[in-house]
Amino acid sequence: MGVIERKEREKELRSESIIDAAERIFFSKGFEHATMNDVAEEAELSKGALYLYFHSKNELCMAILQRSLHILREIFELLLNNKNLTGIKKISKLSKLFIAFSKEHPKYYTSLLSYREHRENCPVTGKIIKNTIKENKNINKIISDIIKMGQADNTIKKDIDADKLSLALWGNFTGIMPSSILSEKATLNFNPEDIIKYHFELLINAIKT
Amino acid sequence: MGVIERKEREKELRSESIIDAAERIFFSKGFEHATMNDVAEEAELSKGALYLYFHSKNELCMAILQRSLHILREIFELLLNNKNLTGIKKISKLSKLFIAFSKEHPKYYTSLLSYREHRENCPVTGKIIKNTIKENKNINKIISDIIKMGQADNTIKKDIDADKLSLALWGNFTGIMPSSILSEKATLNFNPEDIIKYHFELLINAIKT
DNA sequence: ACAAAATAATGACCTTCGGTCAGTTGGTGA
DNA sequence: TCACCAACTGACCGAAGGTCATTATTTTGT
Repeated sequence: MGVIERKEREKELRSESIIDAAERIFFSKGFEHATMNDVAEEAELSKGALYLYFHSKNELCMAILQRSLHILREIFELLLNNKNLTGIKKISKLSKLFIAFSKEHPKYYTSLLSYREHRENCPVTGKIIKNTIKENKNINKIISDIIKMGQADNTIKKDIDADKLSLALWGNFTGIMPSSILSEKATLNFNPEDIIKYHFELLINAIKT
Repeated sequence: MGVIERKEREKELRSESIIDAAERIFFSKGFEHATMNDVAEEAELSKGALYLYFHSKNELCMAILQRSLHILREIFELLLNNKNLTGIKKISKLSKLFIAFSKEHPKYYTSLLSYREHRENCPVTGKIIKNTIKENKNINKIISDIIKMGQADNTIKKDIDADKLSLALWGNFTGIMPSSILSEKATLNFNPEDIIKYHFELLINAIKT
């Protein structure tokens, strides 16, 4: 009598396929201009059905955002577990991974930037929010662990505060890049990559032994 | 026959008073939940009249955002013109000013964070957008100038790229802070201030002579 | 095998809100 | 006094997020 289990699996699949559809719609039309009807049509469901799986348009967005964080976490985990690099080299590599992610998954990356916008309009309870927060935690933990590894292998100064630095690096990713993109055409002829690379270089000089 | 001039002044005043009203409404209800009718009522005008002064709700938001940037620019200008501090001390002071601003004008600060959100839904032409971009430029210019002054007075390394560093610092302001606020309750017991201070300390170590 | 119960899904409908525009008001200048 | 014009009004429109009574489908008990 695996009926319940099967139904649960199917429900999960439905849910994922709705997120798939939402991604296609949101990423092509933009969140503002995409409608729930669009998503419903793309998911081959009625609009009402969407609301059996997600409480609101914003929550659906958070589900996509969660995927972004998940992808990033996996990338960073690989880096963390890489045995061939010293701690400081890993931090250096981190900036390249940031940039690579934003290039390979520009839409996922952009979704990260609207965290606040959607988060504010979601109920605090709920699996999606909790998972998103968890992924966020995980990422900070990984970066922090990398720094600590650097301190263990003596490539990063012992007096560096790993947790604070990890938050700072993560903050840069969602701050420098977009802020550079913003002024990109308007002000200077630097691209965001240069800025983030440069910033990492400076920080690396400050923390290396 | 100063009628035309007077009318122009009055129009300008009206426009400002609409922004005043919008601030009160948006800041108290939040942008999403505030309606143009709310703003119209607060401004003691009809909804239609608002659209004689601003093309859209988003543009009205950009007008508020412009005020935020203006305030910040004035703060930074004071710092730039301070004759009693060396360049490197000014950079150090900059982080304190960032934090002070976000504390004294939390709503203005928050408005900065939704730049992208509103910008994307505004026509590229128009005085407001142009002014906003200009303020943005100005701020980056000021920070960059401060760094150059530090290089002139030999408190900052000559090989530092002032323009890149300026963008990095500015990006941190709109990246680290909110990202820290985000995870504030969820993950760690650091407050955003600590993170931004710490980050500045590291950078200052990397750039000072 | 069949009906009752439970679950999934539908789509017409509701409400709200950004934005419009034909019409009104009131100051201006001749 | 009156024609004119800019400022302003507010009823109205269309779009879109969200709801819910109804229908369809699957499961369960006998």
